[in-house]
Amino acid sequence: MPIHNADIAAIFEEIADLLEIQGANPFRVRAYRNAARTVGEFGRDLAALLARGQALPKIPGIGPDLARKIHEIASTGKSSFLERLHKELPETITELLHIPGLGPKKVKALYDQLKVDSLADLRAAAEAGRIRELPGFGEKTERHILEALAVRTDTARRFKRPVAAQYAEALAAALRAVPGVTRVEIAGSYRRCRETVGDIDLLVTAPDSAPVMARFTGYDEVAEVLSQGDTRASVVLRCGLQVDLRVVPESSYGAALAYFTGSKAHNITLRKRAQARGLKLNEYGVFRGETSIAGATEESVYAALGLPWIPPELREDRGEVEWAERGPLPTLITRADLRGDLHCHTKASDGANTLREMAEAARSRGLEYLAITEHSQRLRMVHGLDSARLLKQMDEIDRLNAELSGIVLFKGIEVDILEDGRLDLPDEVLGRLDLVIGAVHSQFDLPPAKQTARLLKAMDHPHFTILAHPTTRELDKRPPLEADWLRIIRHARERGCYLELDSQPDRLDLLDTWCRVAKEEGVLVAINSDAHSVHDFDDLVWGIGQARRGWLTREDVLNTRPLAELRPMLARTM
DNA sequence: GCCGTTTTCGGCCCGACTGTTTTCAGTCG
Repeated sequence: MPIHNADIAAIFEEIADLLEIQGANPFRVRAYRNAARTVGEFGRDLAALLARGQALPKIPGIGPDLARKIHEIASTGKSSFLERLHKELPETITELLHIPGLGPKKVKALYDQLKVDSLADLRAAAEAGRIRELPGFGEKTERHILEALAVRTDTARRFKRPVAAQYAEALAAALRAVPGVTRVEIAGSYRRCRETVGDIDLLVTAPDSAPVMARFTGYDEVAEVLSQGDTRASVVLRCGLQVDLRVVPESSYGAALAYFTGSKAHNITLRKRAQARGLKLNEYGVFRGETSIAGATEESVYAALGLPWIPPELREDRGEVEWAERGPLPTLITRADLRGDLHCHTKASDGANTLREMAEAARSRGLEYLAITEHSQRLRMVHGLDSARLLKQMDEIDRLNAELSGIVLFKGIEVDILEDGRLDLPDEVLGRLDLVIGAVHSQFDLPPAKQTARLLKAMDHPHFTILAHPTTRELDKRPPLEADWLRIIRHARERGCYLELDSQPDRLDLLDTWCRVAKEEGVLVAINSDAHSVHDFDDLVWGIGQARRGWLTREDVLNTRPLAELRPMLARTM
């Protein structure tokens, strides 16, 4: 079984959990957690790299000991250190940490004094009223544990950003209407454009927090108030989304916005930097001793630390601070940079609108060109096109192009990549198109070597232009294909192909970390809507967010090119 | 466990809220 970076990360997380319950040095615990995060996000498959006999790259936070453990996990899939920990503490005990209100100390107390080591034990102990009798626990804690166990199936739920947006924007609007409120910002992972968000962080500036708190906790979608103080409160909405509110004075707005935008790892890097300069950074500002020297704007906070303002999408502690210090950060792509869209469907396959309707909708959204790319014959369920129907549609497109102004249609196809890497339509037909985007819609679980070979072979095809939704992942539904993505990206460069970033909120595929690798490897990304109706062109903004998280600029994206420049780029030269 | 134009040892981000206490530890973000 191949070992992924995520598997190594999961082992480090579990070690951190167990050490924490044992009361180990908190900084040692943190070292494992940091390592889990860095390894989990690392752009190269470490196990594959080691298997090829290459040296482990220098990764910040990975010293000699953790490097040794990575080697062990990569080659055996296991960690002997973790197995030793399992002899000291039951494997199931880490489940308890996922109950809100239970941290390592309380879990340790439950285990030592009541022999509780699983969620089932926890429920039994709580129902028997034994938890309230422990020192440091009480009736409320016991009740909260029972409540958390009852809703546990929902607690891990994350919301897709467009879904969270609907709830968050409405609540933000309600708070903006409170007298005295000057600003309401949605911060957190939402502002960083994460594809999903676990909760919503709202930041409000107002001279008096009381009316804001009252409006917030009294908002009619609130199902439960989790906590409430003078400056901070948390609620759960009926839909299950948790919202945290913080009210700060105007003078702290920038510092608070930075603080609540995160990420946590980015904040820690900033604070260390402040400390190294004899300063202190918190949500109220940047301080020298007792004196505030910045805080009203985010720009002032970064400037006080000797940095330019860093876009929220980059704040993941993936090197953005060091980069900002050395020179200018990339000017990230915006929606306005897109000149066209290279992937959409019409009624001919599984779309909802006609060719003309799609063309006019694209034009009305400021696009100059649009590629029509129906499914191919193999996908019978969605009326995939065979050669005859595709040729007929090409004639239609010619006629429409002669008639329409302000938008140019490209003749394309979203051709199925078959299991062996062949394409689902004959060469002579594909050769008559302006572009061929290829996609995997079946056989998602081939062994990684076969899956890789399949994609490489597809790109070898002389007419292949763009690999659509490359990893085929769907949020909450299907994991990414297992394949050697670095090799695939490099193959795309060698073959003169491009990778798509599909903007559908369920897909957002290519993933942000691979966007960054594509950029580093010199492969252009096409940010497409994959529209199945005229409304879906609006989804391009989600793709833009993902691209920004992947550090992409206008230059890194294929469909920012004007029409005349793009045409020759679609023709394969190798 | 990591890391170093402050350091190879001694540091490691910071504050609010809750529940349990009766001045604070634990948890969370």
